[in-house]
Amino acid sequence: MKKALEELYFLLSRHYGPTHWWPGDSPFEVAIGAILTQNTAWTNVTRAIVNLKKKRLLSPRRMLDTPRETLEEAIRSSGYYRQKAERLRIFCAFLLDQYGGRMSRMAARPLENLREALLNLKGIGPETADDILLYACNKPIFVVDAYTIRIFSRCGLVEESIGYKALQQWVHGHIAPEVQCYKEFHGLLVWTGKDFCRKTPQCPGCPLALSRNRNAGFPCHRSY
DNA sequence: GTCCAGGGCCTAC
DNA sequence: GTAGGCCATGGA
Repeated sequence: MKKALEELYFLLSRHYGPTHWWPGDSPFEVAIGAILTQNTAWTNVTRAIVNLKKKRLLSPRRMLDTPRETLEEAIRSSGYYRQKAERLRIFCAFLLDQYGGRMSRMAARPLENLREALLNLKGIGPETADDILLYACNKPIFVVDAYTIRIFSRCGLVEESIGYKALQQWVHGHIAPEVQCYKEFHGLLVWTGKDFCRKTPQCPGCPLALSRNRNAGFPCHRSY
């Protein structure tokens, strides 16, 4: 199974090259993007981040000081804007209160300890916490998302019903905890998911479909 | 017009 | 503990 996972990584990286995922000019921006992208297409998130920058709201202090309605309006394009505005402010309050608003100080905390703290914040669940840990704090933790489950299960690697924690532990058991590797692998899965593996099947050209000729032979479209 | 998107919370059972 | 409803915009 370890071999199959390595093969999948190889096929995707050969197809796409380096993804340099996650986009963002700073660890704080990455964390904000992680909250804004909850159940939302990335294109809508990009607009919200551009707006935040235009309005000079992309700092923990400014997000808390500005009127709630102003923040909501700035992130409107990302959907669920009332909920997300509240979630952003909860995260900013935590960052300011515990670490003086410094992501680097937050990142200095041990992985499991910090993960627990993030999960205790309202509006931050496992995926958002792990996005922040891996991409904003450079902690070696693999991010599971809808694409990961869809692709891995369609490749016959895991059951679709596998839970978040179980899939994460499964990957941790097969791939050494290396930050850059986890970042790239997740980025490749996101790109593959966007291009080929939405609920509506878009098989032609999928790099995993080509793998039928290789040893791993992923039947990645078996459930279509 | 309809469907869908990289989640997470809350409620009911 | 888990299934289902809800939150909302914008692109295909």
